Amino acid sequence: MKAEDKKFYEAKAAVLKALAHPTRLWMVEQLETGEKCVCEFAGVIDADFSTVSKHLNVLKQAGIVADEKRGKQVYYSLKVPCVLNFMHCVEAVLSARAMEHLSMTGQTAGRNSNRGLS
Amino acid sequence: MKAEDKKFYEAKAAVLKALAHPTRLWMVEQLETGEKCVCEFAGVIDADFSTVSKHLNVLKQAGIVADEKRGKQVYYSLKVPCVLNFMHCVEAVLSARAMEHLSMTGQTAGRNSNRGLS
DNA sequence: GAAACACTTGGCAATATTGCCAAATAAAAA
DNA sequence: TTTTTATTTGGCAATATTGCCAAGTGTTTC
Repeated sequence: MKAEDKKFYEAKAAVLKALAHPTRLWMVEQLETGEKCVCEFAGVIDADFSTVSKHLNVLKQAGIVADEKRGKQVYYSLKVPCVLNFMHCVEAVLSARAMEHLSMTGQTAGRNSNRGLS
Repeated sequence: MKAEDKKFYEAKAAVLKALAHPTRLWMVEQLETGEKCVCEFAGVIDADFSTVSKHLNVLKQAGIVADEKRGKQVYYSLKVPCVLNFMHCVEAVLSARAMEHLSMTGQTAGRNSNRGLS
């Protein structure tokens, strides 16, 4: 593998890594309906304000969200909405896994329950 | 947030985390054209055999790939091909970032160069 | 059966991530 | 101007990830 390709895979992995945290994943999904300020996130989850801010910064550094200060507040918005699309695929991975687990434990999930996972 | 929702976000983040490594990302893309044995991966990248094996195990645990032993070799295959689709979106994030960097340094990437990133 | 092959597993040190606290900054309100 | 509100930053300990080496497992080949 060429050094150039390696850089490319590292860059792509960095974007995925930014998304690969439950809190950040939740944040990204919250942004689907529009921009939110830090306080709106902090109000819902029980984490320190600074923790919320740092998570948002990780998403910002990865290029996934944008921030804009207006008055006292900083509003974050989804910069690349397509990230929401692949959540469906991630959920498909979970479904496939769940299905497998059912069959291993001798249970059934019903006929044709395996559709649409690819 | 309910405990149930929290579990769901944790599960989804775990799948993304499995993908969030340059070597594993590369492996997943290699599997696009069909199954490969561990030796085929090990032959290309310069990492220990055990390292390759462990990366593949991470993907397997996440439910992204399946393994099958045939003779002396173990073949890995993509279980949920849709993971390949969202690479395009990840690349879009990188493009958007690159574009921004160009404009910040006073360069230009040409007219309409910002198309198709969402 | 012994040796070779294709992996997997255990152990471990180096490194990175996470989340809390306390302190710093920045804007608006008093 | 002082205070309050909203957020970021620095520091740090707990935890997780990574990748190498050495040793183990299962399967062919000799």
